[in-house]
Amino acid sequence: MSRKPTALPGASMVGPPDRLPREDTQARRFGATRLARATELTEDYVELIADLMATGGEARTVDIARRLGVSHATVIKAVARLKREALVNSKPYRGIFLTDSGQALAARVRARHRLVVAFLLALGIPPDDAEADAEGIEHHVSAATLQAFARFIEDHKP
Amino acid sequence: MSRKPTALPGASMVGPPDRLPREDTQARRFGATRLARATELTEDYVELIADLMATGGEARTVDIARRLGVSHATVIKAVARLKREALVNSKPYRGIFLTDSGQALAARVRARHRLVVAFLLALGIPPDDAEADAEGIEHHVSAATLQAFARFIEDHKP
DNA sequence: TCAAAAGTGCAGCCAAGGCTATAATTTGAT
DNA sequence: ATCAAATTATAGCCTTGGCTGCACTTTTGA
Ligand SMILES: [Mn+2]
Ligand SMILES: [Mn+2]
Ligand SMILES: [Mn+2]
Ligand SMILES: [Mn+2]
Repeated sequence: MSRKPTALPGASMVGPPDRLPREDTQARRFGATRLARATELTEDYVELIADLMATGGEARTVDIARRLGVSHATVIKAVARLKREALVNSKPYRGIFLTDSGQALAARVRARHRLVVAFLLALGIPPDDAEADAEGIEHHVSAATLQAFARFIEDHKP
Repeated sequence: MSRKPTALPGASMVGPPDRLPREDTQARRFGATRLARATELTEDYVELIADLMATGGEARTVDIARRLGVSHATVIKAVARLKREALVNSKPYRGIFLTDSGQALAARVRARHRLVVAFLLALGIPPDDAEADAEGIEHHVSAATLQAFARFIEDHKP
């Protein structure tokens, strides 16, 4: 008598879905993702500015540009937006500084970034992939997911 | 004699970094994330179109709009871009259809989406959070990370 | 010291992804 | 068969996030 064979890895991942989520549920999810996407840049900027200030004492336009891999003009425009949003200060030809709320945001974003990286590393992902993926994933993790990541790390301490 | 107390959860996640990645390394990572961000919409559209066709027989503009939570005009413009990229066909006032390469992309994206959701569920994340987060995370997982996700799922089969 | 190099700022361009408003076509119910 | 509702299309507007080119400061080193 033959046992039913164990499903192959990924067997449930192929073929059409038999049922879609409710329209409004799906719209809510996509909307949340759009919102997160809209704040990614802001988060990356304040995090990077905080890191540059912490390690080098100051955050200069060219440094930000080189680390992000964009032109300096792009950085200047982005910084203007951050200024409008009261996350940074800057005077012409001087460095860029975080406001109090900018520092607060940077602290939250930095902690989240590290948690995501630590989680991916704990999962056994090679460090460079972990760092690269975390740079995108970090902007799309809910509180519940962050908590699960933290728990996993705790449970897999050496 | 007092033992060194175990680090509190998240203890390594606070405070400034003592060292930053090399400039070019960080630029490469941010660049990869930018690239992924640029293709998110494309991926979500073809996945959704495939799902609509699979369950309802056709993908109409209004259905896509309602499920994404955007205006129908936004969908029409996005579909024009997908057409330019040869991922879909459509004739005026008729439905939207995937080309062969559109179907191939949809299949890959769908499988990846399900794998990410399955992973988050296996981690113990509540289903609605898992689905919502996956909608963003799915676009930022490298092959190495996907593999690690699949392995985790395998190791945590019921 | 003072010119070259580096850094910063600004203008203008583009594509993407949103929106609203209006027009055109198709569909469906009497 | 008709006409109202639904759907699809188009036009025009906005913001963001890229870019290049050019001008202006600041820094640096010979
Ligand atoms: Mn990031
Ligand atoms: Mn980050
Ligand atoms: Mn998605
Ligand atoms: Mn998806």
